[in-house]
Amino acid sequence: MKMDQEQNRLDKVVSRLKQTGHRITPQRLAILEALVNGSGHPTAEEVHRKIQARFPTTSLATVYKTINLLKIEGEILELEFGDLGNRFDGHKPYPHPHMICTQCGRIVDSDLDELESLVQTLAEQSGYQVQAHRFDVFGLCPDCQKTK
Amino acid sequence: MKMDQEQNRLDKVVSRLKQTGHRITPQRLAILEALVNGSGHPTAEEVHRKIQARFPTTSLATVYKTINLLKIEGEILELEFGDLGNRFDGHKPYPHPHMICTQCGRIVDSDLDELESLVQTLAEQSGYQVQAHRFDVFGLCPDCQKTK
DNA sequence: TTTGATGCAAAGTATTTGCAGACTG
DNA sequence: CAGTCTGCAAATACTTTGCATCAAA
Repeated sequence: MKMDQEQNRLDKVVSRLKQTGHRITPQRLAILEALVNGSGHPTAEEVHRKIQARFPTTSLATVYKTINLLKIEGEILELEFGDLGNRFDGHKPYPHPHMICTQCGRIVDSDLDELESLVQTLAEQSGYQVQAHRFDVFGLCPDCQKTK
Repeated sequence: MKMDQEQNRLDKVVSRLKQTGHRITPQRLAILEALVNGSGHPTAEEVHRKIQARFPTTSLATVYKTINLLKIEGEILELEFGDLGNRFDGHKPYPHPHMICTQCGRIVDSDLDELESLVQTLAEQSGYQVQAHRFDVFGLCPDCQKTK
């Protein structure tokens, strides 16, 4: 089930952090859970709010520091949006398309095999040696289409 | 030739602005040229620097205001990068892939017909009503591969 | 016990806003 | 001539940094 997968991923990240000489503090664990659990793509602010109940003294600076650590370790993706604020994807730390609702801000993860071959084509066309990519699609989610 | 195309595009944007009740000041024209001419994808800062020679008193605030106006009118694209700073594409104001060199910051515009059908697939898959999209590919440009 | 991590406050960055005066149409 | 635009400075929002203290391993 879903919970197992999440737990699995959590464990993986934790052991990766230990391996690379980082400490697992209760705050870090809470931040990590906030990023991995559920299907959300929270802002730094939202992560901070989520863990307030359990760790009321945790500062936003610590959240940012932990997020940066996870970015460097390649365990989360940063999604940079001008308006909706920067968000983080702790679910699948490899490039994949995001569907962003311009009305409610909801973000859905996608997968699409064709994307890689398309990137490959671009690489050949341009001569670039590709390291990463980002594909964001903006529009109205099904719910917001009804509301309109 | 290239210059004609640029002039063409410049004229088009100018008349569009006039039509929508905006005024063409010398500063705006200079900012517009800085965005349309050449193949660059400048930051707001760079645009400001470019026009300093001709209009030494132009403020960065005016550059930002003009850029925002052009964004609203749909005449330029904003490319949001965390590190390289936000950049603007005044060449093709419709979504297209960008190849970004992670070493020298160079950005190359691409075109790829397959992209639209891929977006279409995602739209069907997710139920989203697509309004726009963004596709950025990061890597080493041919020059920087040699240097390495 | 030994670092690395936390949390506060202060410092940066990038962008936006308010407003008086200047200029386009 | 009216209303928009400019440019200055101040405000804002977001993120990073310095440092003394704390705690994981």
